[in-house]
Amino acid sequence: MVYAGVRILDVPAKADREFDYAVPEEFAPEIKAGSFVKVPLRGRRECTGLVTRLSDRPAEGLSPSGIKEISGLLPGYVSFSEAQMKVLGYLCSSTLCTAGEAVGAMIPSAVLGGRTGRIEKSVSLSVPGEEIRAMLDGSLPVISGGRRSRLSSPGQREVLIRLLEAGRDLTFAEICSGGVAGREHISALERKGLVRVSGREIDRSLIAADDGESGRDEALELSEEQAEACAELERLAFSGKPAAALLEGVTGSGKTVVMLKLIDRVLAAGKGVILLLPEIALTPQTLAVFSRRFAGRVSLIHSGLSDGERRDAYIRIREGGSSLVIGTRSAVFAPLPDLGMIIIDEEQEHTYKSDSSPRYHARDIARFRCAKENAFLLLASATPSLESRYKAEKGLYSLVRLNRRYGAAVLPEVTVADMRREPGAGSLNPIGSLLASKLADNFAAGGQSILFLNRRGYNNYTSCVLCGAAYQCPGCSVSMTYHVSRAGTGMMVCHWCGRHMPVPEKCPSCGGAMIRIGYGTQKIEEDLAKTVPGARILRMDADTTSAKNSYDEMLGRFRRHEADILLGTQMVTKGHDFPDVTLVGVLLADTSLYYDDYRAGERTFALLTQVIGRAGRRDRAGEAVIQTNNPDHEIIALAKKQDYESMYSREIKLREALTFPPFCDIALLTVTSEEENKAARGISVLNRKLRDKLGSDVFSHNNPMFVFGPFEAPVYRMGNRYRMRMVVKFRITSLSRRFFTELLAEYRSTPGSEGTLISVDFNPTEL
DNA sequence: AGCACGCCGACT
DNA sequence: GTCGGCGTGCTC
Repeated sequence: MVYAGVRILDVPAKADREFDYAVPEEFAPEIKAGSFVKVPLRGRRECTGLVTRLSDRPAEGLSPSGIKEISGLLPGYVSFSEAQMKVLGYLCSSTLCTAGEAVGAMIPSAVLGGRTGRIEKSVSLSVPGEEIRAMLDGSLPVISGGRRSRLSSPGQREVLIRLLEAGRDLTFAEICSGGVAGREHISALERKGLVRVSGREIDRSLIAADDGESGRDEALELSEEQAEACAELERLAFSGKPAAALLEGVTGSGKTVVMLKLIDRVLAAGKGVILLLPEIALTPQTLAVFSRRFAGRVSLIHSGLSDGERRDAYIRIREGGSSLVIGTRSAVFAPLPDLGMIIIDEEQEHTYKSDSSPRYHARDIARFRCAKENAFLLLASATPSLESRYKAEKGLYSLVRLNRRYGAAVLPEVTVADMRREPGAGSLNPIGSLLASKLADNFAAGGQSILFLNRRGYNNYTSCVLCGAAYQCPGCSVSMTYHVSRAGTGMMVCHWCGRHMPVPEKCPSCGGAMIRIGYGTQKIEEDLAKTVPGARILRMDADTTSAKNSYDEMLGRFRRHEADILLGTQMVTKGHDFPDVTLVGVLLADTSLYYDDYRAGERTFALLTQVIGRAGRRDRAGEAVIQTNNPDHEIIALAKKQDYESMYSREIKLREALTFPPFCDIALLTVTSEEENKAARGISVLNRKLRDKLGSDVFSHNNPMFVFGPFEAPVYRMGNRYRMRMVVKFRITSLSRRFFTELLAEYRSTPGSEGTLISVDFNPTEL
């Protein structure tokens, strides 16, 4: 008899361990380590499990009568390869997630769900949202078959309203449930050209060969510097052993050309390539570059795919049907049978870190995969993360630089505008006089402008009217955040060590008045209309771009110069080449400078670099205006000069002095409960356990840990749960991982933890 | 997480 | 005498 060790996928952490099952003769030929199986568990009839090992006898101490049989295989005999099993193990141990959570991240649910190839039909708007709204209120006629009409059918109106409200594609079922709309109304709208129905016949995950140009192998022209970089990277990629490199190239130096060339070479060698991009960079314009060159071999993986499309892409990739995978974070798990290279573009982007369990970083998974699968890891950025740049300095990555801007491209002229000198200082006026006059001039001259507002502009921080400095935690040198306690009094709180301070009335360094700062896009748009009368303003933020297509559509309109000013959050800074943009403005650089994070300086630098790079990419010199209350802040000055190296050495010294990554690792422990008193009891149980364990564990003798907290999470109540936290600074090693694994297990089985959930996030990107 | 087992109060 | 409340604890 053969026995199988099985991890059950749909159980909580407490039951996440290996269970032994007998393998019936009939399944024996199909079952190996990596097979997905159906098993009975306790009273439950069928659970999905993953076979982790086979043996000829059951685990010791188990009575043979207590062993149940595997009851079936999943349709299609889905299984994980050896390489995938290694990734699974790594994912579980490095993020302390369950096998079920790890599998959930690695494979589309529809693959295990065993659905047959049918894809649900989904409906999307094929006309901009504003036009639909106008048609609904009767101010715009509907033109179909040459005849003008109004939207009178209640069923059709409901279809459109639901699509507008959802702001995304909807399935037939979602549109038709509980209303008057039926599928006949959808078909009628499709005939009128107002909606598009996509179904099984359309497979968007494979980039279609677009027009006659596709697959054409245009010769890539490389500058001398690019050719040298490429040769060096090729040498590493084909060295026959795992390698990793950091490609650091200033904006406009032509990183993309180098990457294309490298992809060419690896594909030509018969190996697969994964290219990771941040979600906001995954635009038609970016993708066109790749689809033209590699059409027919590319799979695209992004958040907009339906379950069926995800499943199709996974299976095609696994069967060798596409050799280049382009996608966001989760694409790092793409099951290419013969992986040759993983490229992570804009590697400093924090979207590569998952913020729900499993809380993995795509960079770590990529490094692991490349090491195990003998592939080449390439991290690329104009402004690498300090962590990666530090690893390069220590020789863990080869550092390859592109220093020269390509062609005739020139850096824009950057001006720092001191907002403290504005009338009504305290920055209640989002657009200062210098920027206002430049905007008006640029509009008059027929040029386009981009205004960038940090998403964190909505956040409050406390800053001095006179010197612009924000109030910082004395221990962490991180901005403290204003917080109203339950007693109703305002406090300043540090989100990293939990320290509370009274709200300062005067600036500690210069005695000026302290005020809270922050404003939204609404106010800015109003101001802008007054400042530049007649200019067509396009606002792009979470409110106006919820509909999936409208993001691309807005960018397209701006590119065609159908608007003069683009106002938006971070999404305006990525990967778009607008030839007519000659002025770029950053509304309040300080919001990111004084964000409550030790990476604030680094992030501000990266952000400003990107924004500045938007102006004058071609032969024309552009202009950039950075508005700030801190014109003398070193980070702002360095961003103005585009001096990454100085920023790096400044920040890395700070990190070392204050013990922050890469000089330590951070574990964020969170205990949550629906009941406030249970969360409070839970965190005190955790606190005691943690400190006891530190006192007794052999581990702590040669690897010090610093414990902060407990304290309330910045958003204390979220999703109906109360959240308490502790922060630990330590060093990640296999021993310290085990320390946390044990800590969690002990916590969960300690009285007082009932009704709570605990989670760990190693090196979190946000709080 | 489920689901069974188990140990106490209101009913036929 | 038993139906069912949900408090514990285990799952190969």
